[in-house]
Amino acid sequence: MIWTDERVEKLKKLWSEGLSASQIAAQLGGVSRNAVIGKVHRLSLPGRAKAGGTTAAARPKRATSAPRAPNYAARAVTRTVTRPAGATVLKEEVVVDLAPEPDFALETNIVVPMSRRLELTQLTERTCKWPIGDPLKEEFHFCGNDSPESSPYCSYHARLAYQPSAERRRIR
DNA sequence: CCCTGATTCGC
DNA sequence: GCGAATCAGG
Repeated sequence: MIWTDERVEKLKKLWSEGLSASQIAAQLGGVSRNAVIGKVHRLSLPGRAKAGGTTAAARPKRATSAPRAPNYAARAVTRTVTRPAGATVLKEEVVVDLAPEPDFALETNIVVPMSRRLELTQLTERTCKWPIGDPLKEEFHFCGNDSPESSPYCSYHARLAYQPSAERRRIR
């Protein structure tokens, strides 16, 4: 692969924006992250603040937060409005509609994981590729959580993707 | 193990 | 000049 002026410019731009070498390599295409790093050196571009885990500088820190506390207020309101519908079946559906808000219980089996909000270029063989949001909008991202056994999805989204039959109803 | 950048050195 | 292999670190 040859470093055309165009590619070099893109490299400079992305590198200055703080993207990692692998991300830049993915975006340029046809080159490895090593190639990118090698080029960066040859160009004498400024390296990253601190070796190794420059991660902190380039990447906004995501909180390793515990599950959020349920928003009881919001849930209560919605219920009130819903009840008049009457049908037993409908009642269940509406409640679930509020999801993904854990159905009160910090100890439930049903846990909606917080997504890592990864960009397309950040996905690897072992990150969840479940898309979130409108692809045409800026906030579009992928779940990005760890996916077991190189599955395309994390355990949570794998369940949504490969629903057998019975579970399907409950969630909708 | 996954990722990151840094360096070396044969091509 | 290029980049895979390797090293070092989180």
